[in-house]
Order: sequence, then C-alpha cells, then structure tokens
Amino acid sequence: MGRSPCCDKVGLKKGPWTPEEDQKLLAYIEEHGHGSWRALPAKAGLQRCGKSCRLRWTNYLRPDIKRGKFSIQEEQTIIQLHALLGNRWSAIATHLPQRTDNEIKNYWNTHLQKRLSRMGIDPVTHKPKSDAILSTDGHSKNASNLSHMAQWESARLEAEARLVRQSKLRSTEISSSSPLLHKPALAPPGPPRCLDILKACNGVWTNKPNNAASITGLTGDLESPTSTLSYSSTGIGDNSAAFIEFVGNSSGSCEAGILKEEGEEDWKGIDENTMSFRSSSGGNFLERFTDLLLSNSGNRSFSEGCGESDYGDICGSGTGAGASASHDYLEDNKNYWNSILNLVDSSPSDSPVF
DNA sequence: AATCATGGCAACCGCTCCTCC
DNA sequence: GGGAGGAGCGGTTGCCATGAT
Repeated sequence: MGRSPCCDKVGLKKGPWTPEEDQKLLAYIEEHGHGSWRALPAKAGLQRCGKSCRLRWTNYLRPDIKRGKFSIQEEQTIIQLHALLGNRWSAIATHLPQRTDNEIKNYWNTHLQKRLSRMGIDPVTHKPKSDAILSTDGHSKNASNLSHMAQWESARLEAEARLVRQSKLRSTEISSSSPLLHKPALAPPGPPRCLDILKACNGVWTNKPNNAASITGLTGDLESPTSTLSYSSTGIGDNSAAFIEFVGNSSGSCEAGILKEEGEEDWKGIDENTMSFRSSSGGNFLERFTDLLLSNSGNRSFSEGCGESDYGDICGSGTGAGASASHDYLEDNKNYWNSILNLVDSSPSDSPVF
C-alpha cells in the first residue's frame, strides 16, 4: 500500500545489539516506559528503528523473561497448543509465562518439529504421517469434523489473544504514568478463558458433578469475553445436545464470519456426526472427539517415542489391544486434554507482560 | 589443526491488523 | 467509509558456536 518500511532510513543501525545499546534502551524504558516505539529510538538516543527496539525489548531485555532450556512441561504445552493453534506463536506464548513468541517459535523449529518428525508425526497436522489408514476405516469424515472443531477453537483463541493484546494496550496507557515493568498488561483480568470447549469436553468426559458444575458455570461468570458458549444444566446429561447448542450459538456470534464461510452444511454435518458418534461408540461425542483427535495425532507415535521419556503422561499404553489397553488409551486421552486444561487454568493471571 | 556441516538463536522483513483522523 | 500510520505477528535469514571429519 505504498507505505515505507520503518527501517529504510539511512544511518539506522541493523544487526546485533551492543551492550551499550541495550543499556540505553533499558534505561530509557525503565524511566519513561516505551510509549510510542516509533518515537523511542530518537528519544533514547539510539540509531535503530522503533521496530528493532521493540523486538529487542520484548525478546531479550524484558526483565520477566525466562531464559534457558525449556522444561518438559513447557515442551508438552507447546506441542499441545500447537496441535490446536498451529503456528500462532503469540497465542501459544500467552500460555507460557516468561517465554516469548520468538523463543517458542525458534524452539519449535529447531527442536520439537524435528523430534515429532522423527517420531513419525507430521509436525504440521500432528497426525501420524501414514495417514492412509484413516481413509479406509471411515474415520476420515470424522477427522475432518475434528478439523472444523479445531478451526473453531483456533479462531476463538485468536480472538482471545487479540483481546489480551487490547487489554495490554489499555494497561500500558494506564501504567504510562509509572513507567517500566509495568506489571504488565498483557495479562487478562483473570486466567485466560481459552479452551472453554475443552473445559466442557473435560466435564462431559469425566461426568463428575464437579465438572458438571464447571460447565454450567460457563453460562455465567466463567464466560470468556469472546465466548458464546451456552450450556444448560441439562446438557450435562445429554452431552451431544450441549455440543449442538454450542455450535449453534457460535455460528451466530463473533466468530460467525469465519465459521459461516464453511457453510451451513458443514455444521449440519457435525450435528449428524455428533449423533453418529453417540450411536456408534456408545460413548458421547466429546469422548469420540478426543479419541479421534488423539488417534490421529500423536498417541501411537508418542508411545513409540517413549524411549525418550520426554513425554511423561502423554506416553501410555498407546494402541495396545484389549479392554485394559483401550481403557489406558482413554486415560491417556483424558490426561492429554487435562494437561491442556490445567495449563490454561493455571496460566498466568500474573502472566508476563511487556 | 583446519575445514566443513549442522544447530541454535537473535534479528530482520514483509505482511496484516488495529486505531485514529 | 476510507486512508494513513503504528504495532504486532509469523516466516525467514544470517551469524556464531559446536561437532564431525
């Protein structure tokens, strides 16, 4: 659109930052806050473009950054969230306190991607690379519906990340009177309400009263800013009904723009499959949802990779035959999603912000 | 010891999104 | 409503460190 890049001015320095530059930037932000990034370099006496300064600050100088090796927990979190979100590094980063999106992205590209590949998992789709099996056993249709689910959740998380950004902006303004280390603003007012659907899944799944309560809670105070989930208490007893209700609501809401593009028939398809899931498995839709997702994504291969012992609870008995094996398998599914939910629940009301 | 290959990470680039006028 | 500018995001590049030959 004819807009000139911010860094094309001659005389602006590029490349690695020197300790002196770091010091200048740090000192300026500590005293004044970053304010307008574009104006910052001149005020701070730096021969850099604002963009470069922002990057340096957010990826390196910020005091609340945790550096060093990623823990196994963090690795799992990244893998799980990547399965849901794809390459939305900033959204993933909102669930990993003290890690920057750039760091997560780099870690994914240099470590996790390769590791998943080695384990026979497509790092993009999180499915086993030999996907042919799916198309022959009738699961492919279900899998595509899962993909719709994932898209929906993904879109929602994106919206939530946007909200986080907005609130960050707002609090940056507010905190501009007391510069720096604004106990940052990135953090939304409470724990991120992402993955509401997964919470719901979880509740349905375990069928525990507590979880049921948490689901009903979604209708009220648990509501995410962007969430349009609406669960009735009767939905607990009729899981798929609850799910259908949620689908209907979402399609008429803020995410409608995205979802509608898929067409009404797609959603009808989901409803039909929702029903078919129930009848074919004797379980509920959500159970089948996770079941399928995991059978398509990593469980088998994670088990294969258990020798690396990096995957703790993700590694289980895998696809072993027999009732007990399938029970373990379901347990693994629960663990997998529980770990996502736990991470969301426990994630930072004090999450780092800059 | 020298050279080459590979891995890891910081930084850049280009694009999109959002806000303001 | 539309354009301009600022900010943020994701992909990519380039440099440096380390390991292999």
